[in-house]
Amino acid sequence: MNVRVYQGLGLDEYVGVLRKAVREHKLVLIMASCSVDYEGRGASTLGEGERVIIIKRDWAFLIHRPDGYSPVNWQPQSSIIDFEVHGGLLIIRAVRKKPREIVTVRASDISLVVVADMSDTAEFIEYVSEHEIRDLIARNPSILGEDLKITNIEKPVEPGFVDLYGIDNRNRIVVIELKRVTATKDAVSQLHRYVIAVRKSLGRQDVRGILVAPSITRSALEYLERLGLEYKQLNLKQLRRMLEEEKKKSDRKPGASLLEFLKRE
Amino acid sequence: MNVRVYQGLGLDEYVGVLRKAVREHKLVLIMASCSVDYEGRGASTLGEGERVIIIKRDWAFLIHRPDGYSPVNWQPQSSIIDFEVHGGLLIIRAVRKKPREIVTVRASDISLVVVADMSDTAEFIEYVSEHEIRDLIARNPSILGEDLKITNIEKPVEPGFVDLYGIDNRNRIVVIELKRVTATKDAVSQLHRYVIAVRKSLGRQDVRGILVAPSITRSALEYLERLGLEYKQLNLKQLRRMLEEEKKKSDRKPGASLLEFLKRE
DNA sequence: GGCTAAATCTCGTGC
DNA sequence: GCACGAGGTTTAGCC
Repeated sequence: MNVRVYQGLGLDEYVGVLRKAVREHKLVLIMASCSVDYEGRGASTLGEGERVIIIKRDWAFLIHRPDGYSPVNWQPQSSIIDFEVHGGLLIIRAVRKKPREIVTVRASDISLVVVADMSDTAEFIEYVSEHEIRDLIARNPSILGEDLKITNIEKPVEPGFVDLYGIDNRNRIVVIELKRVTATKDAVSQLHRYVIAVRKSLGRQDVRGILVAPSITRSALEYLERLGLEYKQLNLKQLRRMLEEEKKKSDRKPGASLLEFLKRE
Repeated sequence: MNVRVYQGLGLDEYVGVLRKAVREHKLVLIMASCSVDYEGRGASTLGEGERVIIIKRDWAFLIHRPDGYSPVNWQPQSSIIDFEVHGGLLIIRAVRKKPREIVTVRASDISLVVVADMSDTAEFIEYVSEHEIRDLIARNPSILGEDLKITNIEKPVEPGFVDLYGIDNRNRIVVIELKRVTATKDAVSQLHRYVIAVRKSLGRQDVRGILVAPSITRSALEYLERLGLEYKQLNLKQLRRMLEEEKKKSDRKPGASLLEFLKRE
């Protein structure tokens, strides 16, 4: 990694360094005392204070206060970034086209500028996503504690997509909405929409709606029962164990899924 | 701002610097080549690559790749952070108690460490939030183009909260759900829940549900009409003008709102 | 601590 | 380009 650190430069020198760095899509860090205005979908102002400003290679733009997870102001990638000196201040403007939004930084005191050439090509692999859980249940519907046959994954309806769709042992259609976190009334509404849509499109009333989640809020459960829908609890720990089991098995016979195997390499 | 820059130190020296900085709640920046594992609500792994790591005063923990708005891994404030050297690598662990989550960084090449004393006490002021729009409509219900009387803001029902609640000129109860962005089917469901709840609790059917938003998706509009609910378009530009007008007025007679006046000073 | 809903949400995916 | 839904969403507000 090629890293250059600048301190104690004049404003005009800083502007030169920053313009060049951004033009060349380097990663830029600025520590400065500044004030910030934002106007776009919303609007905000922030008085003078010391912050970290990050400009990424793709011109994503982040302003972080010394505390907290989230940036206080920002602009997502491919905004346009420019610098100028005005009234003894360094003005940084980050402009987004659509929606039209502008973040304006007025920096009075620049303590540090870092310009870095960074290389990061690694793949980011996530496990235990709703995706993975959904497919696991599709392969092993008995997880839900009854005799179901899953016929569709992400079946389109209305518009919208039913996570899992199948038939129970009494030939009733089953619509399943899956959540990997506590289910709220929003999730119940979502399931309800799908059930209504399926009933309407099939012209039959014996369509069950099942909300599958590790937990559910009290009022969501009441709401769900009032709508004649069902809730089934998910055991996440058990699911994880099953996922690991499956992974081990496919490791033993990698021919079964070459792509999976390659990914793991 | 007191800023210290470290480069070219040995691993043990870096650990010493980092431990001290974190213990003293300084802001810490690290540029390094590293791999990252996460395990908690979800799980992920990320191979070797060059990244920026930020540890904030409150021990919020961020790992940023060279591109994109969002951190690839993170830990919110008040996680526990510790450093150690193991097998020629700098290991950073950020642990969150509830939910139990761990981020583990294995850094092989440290290009830069910055430790800074930052001070930022400025107030962050947001405009044009749903909050503000809601209160403006409550004061001027004629914005909605009919003769309404708003009686409640954030009226609790069911549980849940109705943004605006009032009576129309034919004595019908009006339930208003407000969105400052394009309304989706989720918003329609939300409004529907409230209308059902109010009808039930009052034991009367003449309860109108109005979704107020700058725009609405096609399918959300269909869904809304099928449910017998109404949509009213918001003119955000007009609202902003009105908000500015009101602000000017209150500037002219600051006695009216001393607190507001003080805030503006 | 649980629940509810907003957010300049962002981001991916599908049409 | 819009719409829809997930997210380790986070954050704020209220009970």
